Formats: sequence, C-alpha cells, structure tokens
Amino acid sequence: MALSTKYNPAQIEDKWYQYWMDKGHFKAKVNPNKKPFSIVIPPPNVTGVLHMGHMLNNNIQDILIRKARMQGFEACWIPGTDHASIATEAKVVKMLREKGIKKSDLSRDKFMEHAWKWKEKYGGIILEQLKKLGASCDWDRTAFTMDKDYYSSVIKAFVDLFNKGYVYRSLRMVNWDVEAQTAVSNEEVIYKEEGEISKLYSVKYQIENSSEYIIIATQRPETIMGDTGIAVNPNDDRYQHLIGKTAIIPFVNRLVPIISDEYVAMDFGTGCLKVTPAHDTNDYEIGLRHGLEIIDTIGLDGKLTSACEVEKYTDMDRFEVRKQIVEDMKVMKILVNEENFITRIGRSERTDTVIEPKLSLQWFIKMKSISKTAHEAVMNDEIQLFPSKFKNTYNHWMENVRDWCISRQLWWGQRIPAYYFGKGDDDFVVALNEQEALTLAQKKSNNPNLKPSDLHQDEDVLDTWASSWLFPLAVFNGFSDKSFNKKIGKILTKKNEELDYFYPTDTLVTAPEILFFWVARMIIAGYEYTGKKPFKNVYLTGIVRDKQRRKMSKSLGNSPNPLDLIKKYGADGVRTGMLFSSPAGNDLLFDEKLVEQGQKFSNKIWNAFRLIQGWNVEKIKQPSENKIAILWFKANFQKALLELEDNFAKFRMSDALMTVYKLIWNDFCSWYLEWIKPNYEAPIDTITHQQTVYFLEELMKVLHPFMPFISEEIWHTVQKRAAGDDLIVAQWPDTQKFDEPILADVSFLFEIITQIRNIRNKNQISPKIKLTLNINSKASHFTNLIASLIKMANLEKISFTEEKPVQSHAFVIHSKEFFVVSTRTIDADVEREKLQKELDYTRGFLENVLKKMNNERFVKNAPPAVLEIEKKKQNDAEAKIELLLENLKNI
RNA sequence: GGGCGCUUAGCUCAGUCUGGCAGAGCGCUUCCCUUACAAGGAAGAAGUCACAGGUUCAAAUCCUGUAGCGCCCA
Repeated sequence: MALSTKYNPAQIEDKWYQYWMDKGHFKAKVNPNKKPFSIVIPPPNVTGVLHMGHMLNNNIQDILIRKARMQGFEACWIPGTDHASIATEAKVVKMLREKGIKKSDLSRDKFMEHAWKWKEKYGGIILEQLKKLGASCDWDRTAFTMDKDYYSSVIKAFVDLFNKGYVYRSLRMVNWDVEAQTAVSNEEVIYKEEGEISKLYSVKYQIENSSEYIIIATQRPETIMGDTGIAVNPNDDRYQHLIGKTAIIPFVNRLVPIISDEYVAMDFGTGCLKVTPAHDTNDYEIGLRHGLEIIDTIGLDGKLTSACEVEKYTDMDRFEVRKQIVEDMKVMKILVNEENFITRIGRSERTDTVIEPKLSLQWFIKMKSISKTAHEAVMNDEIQLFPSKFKNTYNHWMENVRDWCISRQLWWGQRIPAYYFGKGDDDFVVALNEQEALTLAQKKSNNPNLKPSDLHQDEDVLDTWASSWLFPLAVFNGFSDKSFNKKIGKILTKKNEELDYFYPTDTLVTAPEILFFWVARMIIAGYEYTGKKPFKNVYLTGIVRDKQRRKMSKSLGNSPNPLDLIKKYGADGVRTGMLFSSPAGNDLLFDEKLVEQGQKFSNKIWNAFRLIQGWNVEKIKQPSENKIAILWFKANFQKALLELEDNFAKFRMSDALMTVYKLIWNDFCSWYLEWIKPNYEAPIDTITHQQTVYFLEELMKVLHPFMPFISEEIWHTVQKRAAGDDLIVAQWPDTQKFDEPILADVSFLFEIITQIRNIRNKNQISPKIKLTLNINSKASHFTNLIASLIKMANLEKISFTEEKPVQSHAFVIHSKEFFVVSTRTIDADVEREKLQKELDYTRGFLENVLKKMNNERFVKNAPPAVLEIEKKKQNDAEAKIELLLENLKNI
C-alpha cells in the first residue's frame, strides 16, 4: 500500500488552496442562472493578528459559504479590514515615537502618510492568515473602510444624515487625557482592579440665612469652585429639612440649590454630594435633571482657568490646587475630616495620567426615530438572531437607545465634513467638499465674499463604527453616484446590479460583544438607505476562553498561536477541533485536546480511504450481506443528512459537525466497512466496491464544508477527475425518501451483535473463536440478516429452535430469546447471581410500568401512543422475566 | 441600581419553547498490537436534572420562591 498510515496535512493543504484560487472557485459574479448567497466578513482590525476568535468566526463563515456553493448558489464571501481609528492611530504614534518623532511635530497630511505606510505593511496580515485556515473569500473584492470609495460613502452618509436632521452637535463629557491633549475612548481608560487609595474630604458648606452647615464629602476638592448644586437622597431623613434651601459655596460664595436625587448613595461619605456638572459624568447627568449651571474650571492642560474665580489657583495644576485648597480649608476651619479610601481612578492607557472628564462639543446621531424599523425588524423575526436569546438584549438596548457620539479627536479616519466660517457655535456648514461648503457658507453667513481660506474643516474624524455600519452597502458600492440619490437620501434599486443581486446578504457571523456597536447599526443603516435589511440571519458566536474560563488575551498569554496550531494539527484538524466545543452562543472553552481529536478524525478518514483504495476488485458474485449493508447505509446516510440539514437550519454548527463525525466514524467505519470488508487478501466484488466508493464520495461532500482540504484530496485521489470536477463545487447531496424499515431491521441486528460481543467480553471469549447461536423464533424473521449476523458476530452457525442449550448465555431482544452456546463450562453460581440480579431489576421495572397501567386516571388521560409504549414495555418485561426464571431453574 | 441568562454524568454541553423510557462528545474502567487506522477496535460503568414548594395521571421540561454563577447597561 503506497499511502502512509498517517494523514499528513502539511503537504496537502497549501496545494489545494492554491488550486482553488487558480481555478477561480472563490470568485462570485452576478449570475442570473443562480440564486445568490452572500456573506460579508466582520472586517478585522488592521492592527490585529489572527487570534482564536477570528479562527472560530471565519471557520463558521467558511462552512456556510462552502455549503452554499455546493448547493448551487452563487456564493460570495466578501473579505475586508477595518481601519480601527483609535487602535491604529495609537500604533502609529508609538511607532513614530520609537523613531523619535512626536505626532505634534507632524502636519495632518504627513501623519496620514505614515499611517498609510503602516497600514500597507501590517494591515493585511490577518487576511493572509485566514488563507491558511482555508477561508474561501472572493479576494478580488477585499474591502477596506478607508478605501477611496468607502471613504466617500461614509462622507455622503454623514452629509445626508445631517441634512435629514439626524446629525447634530452637542456638549458631551469625554475622557480627556491632559498629557496627550486628546479625548480617549472608554476602552482606553484603565481602572486598576484593586482600585487606588485616595482621600475623602468632608467640607462644611454654610446654609444661606442660617448658622447651619451641611457637610459634603468629596475626593476632588479642587473642583469646589465649579460646584453648582448640593444633592441628597430623597429618602434620607437626615437632610429632609434642607431640601429646597440654598447653600453657599466656599471660596466663591456662589449660592446653589440643595436638591434631592436618587443617585446619591446615603451610606457613602456624609450622604451629601457636591454637584460639579462640568467635571464628573454623574454630576453632569444630575445637573441636566435639575437644570443646574455648568461652570468649567479646568482647562485642556489640566490647569485651573480663570473661571474658578480664585486668582491664586488660576493656571495652577489640578493636583497642586488640591494640596493647596486642603491647606486653605484647614485655615478656614471648614475641613472637618479627611480619611483614606479605595476608589476607582481612571487612567489613560497611553500616558497613565489621570483622566479628566471634560465637556466638549461633539457630533451625534439622533437614534430614536432612525432606529425604529431596525428595532421592529428583529422583534418580528424579519431578521433572525441565533441564538434567539439575544432578541431580549437587542430589544432592551433599542428601547433605551441613546444618541451616538460619532466624533473622535484623531486624524486616522474619515474627517468630519463640517466647515466653520466663524466663531459662533452655529457658524458652520456640512458639505461633501470644500466648493459646496463655500457656497453653503456664503449663503448661511450672508457674506458672498467668503473665501475658501475663511473656511476651516473640523479637525476630528468619525468613529470607526460610523464607517463600518455601512459595510454591507459600501462593499457593493451602494453609495456610488449611480445608485445613491442625494436628494432623497436613498440607494435606488435597478441602478446597481451587484447590490440588487447580492443584497440583502444572507448570514452575518459575529461576536455578541459587538451586537450594538456594529450589528444593530448596520441594520439601522440598511433600512435607512435601502428600506431593506442588510442580512437575513445573524449568528452570534461565543467567546473563546481557555480551560479555566479565562478570556484569551495577549496579556495573559493563554492564547495559542493559530498558525502554530495549523502547522501542528492541520487546518482541518484545527477547524473541527474548534467547532467540537462550540454550541451556538455559548462560550467556547478551548482545549488543544479538541484539536487533537480533530486531527485524529482526519487520520480516521484517511485510513478508511486507504482501506477502500487497497482492495482488489474482481468480477465475483456480490455476497448477500453486502446488499443489505448497502441498502442500510444508503438509508442511514439519508437519515443523517436530514439531521444535518436540520442542524444547519438552526445554526447548530457544532451538532452539524457531530452528525457528520458520527456518520463517518461510527456508521461508515465501524459498521459499514467492517460489514462489507472482504477477508484478508480476498478480493471485493465490483458492485460493492463501486457503491462504497460512491458512499465515500457522498461523505466527502458533507464533510467538505468542515474539512475542506482532506475531503478535496480524497475526492481527487479516489478516482481520476475531469477538469472542473472539483469537490469544492460538487453538488451537495439531495435529501430523498429513504427505506425506514431497513433501519429498524438493522438496528435489531446491531443489538444482537452487541449482545454477543458483550457475552464474549464478560466471559473472556476471544473474538476469533466462532460461536453457535440458537434463536427461539422462526427463521423467516431473520432471512435477510443471517449472513450479516454470522459475519459480524463471528458465528459458526445459527439454529432456529426452541431448544435451550444447557450450557449457554441467554438474552432477550424484542421478546425473542437468544442463546449463545458456551464454549466451556459455566460457573453455575456466578451465572445464577447474574441472572438473579437481572431478574430483580426487570421485576422492579415491571412494577413501575404496572403502577402506571393500573392507574385509572393514567389509562383514561394519557394519549394512545403513550399507552402503546407502556403496554409494549409491560409485554417485553414479562417475557424477559419468564425467560430469566426458566434459565435460573435450568442451571 | 436596571436588564438578561445559566445551574443536567468526572469535564464540555444537548434536551426545557410543545410535559410521556435522562442523551452526546471527551474522559474513565475492562479486554484486544485482529489483516485500514493503537492517533485504533470491542464492550462497560457513570445522574438527588442546583434547592424548596405548587400544577398534572405524569415535571429536567410549566408556575412560584430561594441559593449560587455569569454577562450587558448605568
């Protein structure tokens, strides 16, 4: 035999990937003769390298797209990458810093040049790595969210939403990094897990027209000058009498109201909160609720401004002021207590400086009305989420949807197309380009002499999600001038062939953590611009964790390198290994053992193939048992196929794989092949051989989406193929009616065989010794099965007789008695004990059944089918007891 | 603080919507280097379905409550 006993993926996988590429099997085009099936990739970050989450995610997409392709759809999987504004800019800044270049020394254009160079160098890494996994993407369509067309799509959408009144500008609390001089996202603010030690100061504020004081607790006394209110909990008995009165802020003698708000924790500090809307997110919210004034006393550089109204603190750093003000309060005798406590302090990931919550003007999208259709579409299952439990989460988010802040203080991204022509808050226009902006600005300002140089474009860029939410539209160039009607702000049908054909896409496969960031927003954009959903189904994968349920992360170092895994176990092995443990929506506890199992599966398949390949085929008579085996496998395959389709329909990918796994390993290898296997060095008949090769091919088809490489290799090795006869485009098997009675007959046969093997096992009878079997039944019940039974149970002969051999092992299946004639003297005591044990169990079982059958209400109320089952259980148990009693007597 | 979910074999999970014999894979135990594969074969053991009530002829499944765990939002 020329083939190795071990399957060696390394040589095979690269070969087939290149082959598929060369033949153009991944490419999709508008094809009126086929139905489309499309998937857009969740574009990975250009800063990233392939991690286990990508592996899982793209594995599933590849399974879906490969199956669709085989089912005759025009299968289109669009790959792409995401420019990842924040992360990429951080990487580029770091890279420049290492070269001794500061971002602040560069012009915007110069910086962008560096960023593009960086992107060209590192941006495609993940996509290249996906090829190793076998991802069958249409690479010619690779999209990038900063491509020229994509960029202009994003700008068009912004202008359009502004004109429609969805985009507005408003104050917003941002995380300000005073050192880097930029706002950072929530994700870039780090809180130490154990918290940090800080001091809590208790300060007396006098009540107006009274000698009474109220004592507030604060950790940021330097913000006192920005206080515009005092808040207590409405349920706090201690302060009821003060609600509605006025307090005097020390240092500035400002009169502020004492208000009640549920937010205030009664058991923290004094239960009395100073409200500084300009310098704390929660205070800002309270301020909004109660209409408090906002006084911003800290500048962008972290120093107090003249707005603090105290000359000696002005231009002093916030932490210096804190020290000074504590001293000053001691002198004024208004500081009544100071104590250490543990608190969460947000620090910038990049500079480690304490984040300053800062109010600034930002761009927003109004979400409530624009998201209405998107909300309904998921609730009424027009778009289906898998698993459906995420419907609840989605609903909750949509019901409480907040306006979306879409501006970021960065350069890498789509620059906001707002042009300012004056100092006023409203002195700006939004336009596609400078010319249009100028025209609009001249009009708005009533100044026809306004020159281009009088305009200044907004410095900020858009949130990356505000570009990726257009992904399913933009990859088909839906915003091209051809199909996008600027006046009505809609993408038109019959103007863009590709969009008409491939959109809506079929299934989106992504992680639940970006359900809102990305998925919900794509749905919103889809309906807003086309009136149609962007995809039909959303499959939400779990998070890949390690065995200890820890999330895989670089810093923990608990994530294996996917490429190393592929090298070690083969892509097919890794693919199946990951999927084995991946029920929909549940987290996946990754264990390299599972990948090992995948590799073992490859090997099993390979050896089954070797067996078939090694047979000598001759024109001899087909043994009768082979006919039954073939009929059975045909029916059994169909039954498994039904199960497989059902699993796919429900997006139960792990179960789908398990169905194929068991079909191949148990049904095909363990039963079918052993059934038809000729004796050593004996030839096999032509018909059986042909059928077996056919079965192997059908199995390779259903295996292909999961294990594309080994299946294609076997497809091409098992017989010579005409050009174009490749498994990747072979026709997926149809479900057909199948012979159900044979499944029942054979499962009866298998039960008998298992019983006999069990008897061999328990009595230490080697499988090589031929046994004699007596069956107390008419031979006619077994006509079809005799030859198979003799072969697989390794029997000398079968007698159909009522005679019970004295020395024998008995068992009952379906009320029929079987006796295996013993090859040696049976130990009467051991046998008696065995029989007694079984008798006791069966009597107990019968008792339970009878309890039911004697219950009048059960007999009256239970459905006939249930009664039927109980009746059968009773009969079987009674027959078994009778036999056991007789056997006991005979020993 | 608000919302959602989970608890079934040693492990990871199906099964719960729609009540009717408690399942799978891995692991474990025993035997077997048998002629495709020891990365293998055959067989087997293994459960208080988190807990407490209730509804029902019948509850892992429906209802109520309790406990523990997890996630999301603030």
